[in-house]
Amino acid sequence: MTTSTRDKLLAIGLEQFSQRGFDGVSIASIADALGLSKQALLHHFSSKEKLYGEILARISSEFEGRVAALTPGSDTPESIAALMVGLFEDSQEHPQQTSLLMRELLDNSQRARRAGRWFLRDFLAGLIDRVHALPPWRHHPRAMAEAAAYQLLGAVNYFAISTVTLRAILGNEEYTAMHAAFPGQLKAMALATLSAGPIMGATSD
Amino acid sequence: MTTSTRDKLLAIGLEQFSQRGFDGVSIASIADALGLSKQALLHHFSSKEKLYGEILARISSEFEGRVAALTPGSDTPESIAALMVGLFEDSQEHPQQTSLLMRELLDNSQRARRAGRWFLRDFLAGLIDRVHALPPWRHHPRAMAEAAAYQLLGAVNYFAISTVTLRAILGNEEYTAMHAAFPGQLKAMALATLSAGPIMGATSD
DNA sequence: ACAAGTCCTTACCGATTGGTAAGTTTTAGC
DNA sequence: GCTAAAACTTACCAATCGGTAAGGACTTGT
Repeated sequence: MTTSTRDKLLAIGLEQFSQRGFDGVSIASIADALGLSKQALLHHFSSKEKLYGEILARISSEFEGRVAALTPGSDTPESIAALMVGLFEDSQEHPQQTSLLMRELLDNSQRARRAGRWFLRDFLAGLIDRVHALPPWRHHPRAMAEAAAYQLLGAVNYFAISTVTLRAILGNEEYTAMHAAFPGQLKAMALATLSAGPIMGATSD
Repeated sequence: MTTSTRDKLLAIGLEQFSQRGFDGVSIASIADALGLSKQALLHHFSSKEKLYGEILARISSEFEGRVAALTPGSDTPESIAALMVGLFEDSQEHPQQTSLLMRELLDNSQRARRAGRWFLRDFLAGLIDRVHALPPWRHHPRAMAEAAAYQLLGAVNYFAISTVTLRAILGNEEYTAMHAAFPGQLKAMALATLSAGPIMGATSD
């Protein structure tokens, strides 16, 4: 199979940006990884920002596609819990994309890297809508569904970026056991949270 | 109050590194923020890595201190749920430290920035021990307590780094409402998860 | 055959990077 | 009031950064 140079550059760019961040990677190092000169890269992408933006745009559309594939017709606590497990598996299959998105979350504070924002917006809004539509949640403020949805997202994504560090801390064997236990626990947590509905009462300690 | 130049450099360094990452910040920009020359900084810290390392070391010891203050004598699901809420409030009070640690988690894959790893190890091992010692968990494999503990940690920390992006996506008002609902939901989720104990059965879909 | 376009090269560019060298000002001990 | 260390400065440095300019090699349509 013949992959175009352009696609190879995007793939290498994703790999390097996800590992070292936008500022940690030079366009020369990306081109080098393909045995090309820096200017060969600039022939395909007129600037570093353009390359990065296109990588982000690709992640965005791929992610949307995968989420759409995970979305069932009707919604129950079970189906949304299954969606979370699906997102987890997804994040394991595409760790570089997950890392890059996490970096965007961190960097968005400073830069306006609008690219990733709107697809995150749609994804998040959709997820919140679906949680808020569940019987235990629909008669309570939307903010509660938002909090719960985001906590579940955090449980999924935080793990996805911790692979290397966790493996170093726990050791390979223990990490593997934990990894195996993860989806089951995640499903249980999501199910318990979504079925129970929002907690009114005091919001702080 | 007189803060030493050295301490000011550490504070500004934390601010800038947390926002733009190690590679996104130049030592000149840190020195500049204090109206000093780049070489004034190099007088106090012999290299950029040294400065960064010391910032990380300070975060580490501060974090350990705060966690110790949150730790009660006995453990129940309630006390660990309260610890999670405490960690959340902590992350809100020290957003820069939280961001920087998250960047370390992402960067540890590539670099060996040993400084942060061992205190993370101690903290995580301690947390897992405490979950594993709870009655519903103690007779099951440790990996299950690890998975649950890490999911709760993810729920806390993922939110902590999303402030700016979430506020942009949800709007200020809705974000504030969500933020207010967060600790209550977090406590409920932790409580439900920790009280229920591990899920055996199939681990994947 | 030739013109045009694609894909890549070498040769540059000014700006910025982390860091060294050497000297000046300020502070502190005695 | 002298000395010495601490806290800074200006002046440099080679290396690397993202990006421009110009041209060569190759393909393709006419």
